[in-house]
Amino acid sequence: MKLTQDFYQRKNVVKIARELLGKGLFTKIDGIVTGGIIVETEAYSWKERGCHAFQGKKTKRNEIMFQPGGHTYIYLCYGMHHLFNVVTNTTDVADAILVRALEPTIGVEEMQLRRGLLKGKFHLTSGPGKLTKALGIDRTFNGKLLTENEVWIEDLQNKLPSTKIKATPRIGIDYAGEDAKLPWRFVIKDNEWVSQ
DNA sequence: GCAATGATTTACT
DNA sequence: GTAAATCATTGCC
Repeated sequence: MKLTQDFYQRKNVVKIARELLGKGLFTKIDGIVTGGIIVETEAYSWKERGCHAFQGKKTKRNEIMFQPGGHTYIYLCYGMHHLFNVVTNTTDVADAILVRALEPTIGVEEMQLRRGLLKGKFHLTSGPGKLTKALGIDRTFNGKLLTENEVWIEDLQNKLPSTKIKATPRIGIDYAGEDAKLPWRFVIKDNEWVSQ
């Protein structure tokens, strides 16, 4: 069952980030479906320094975050990695969720092909740059709707007890000062596919 | 441990 | 208009 825009358009981005754990993220490219279970997310809000749209600053790059929830926000980082975000909240409220890691379930062989030769078993989608490459996501997916058939998120009816969810500070945003300490990163406890 | 790599933004002329 | 600095990382040394 695919999640509708109502799910993304609620106001509490941190709550949505937590609820995305255990849901399924999939892409369909050239008729091939690839994807898996979300095991790691991070929440970003325009109210704090970790976000590209801090204090509502709108640029050509982040303007998609000002769209209503349910859109994707993809951008290139470090010159070589695409990062996949889900836009949440309503128009002109720039909140988003970064999906950092998946547990592969569908199209594993195709994903291995896209990633090239791998040394370890758990390297396929255990990181934000890795999962976009495995799913074939690039900049052309920026601004797509998650209610359509190229990229979407499904409720897999997995029951995930709150004891399995762990909140930690976010990764790689030391420049955000005090805001870097916010416990807005969510992972599934004891899951092997969570990033380092 | 650290180089690779490029779109984007900011700070200048 | 042009140039330099920045970056929500990865993989190979």
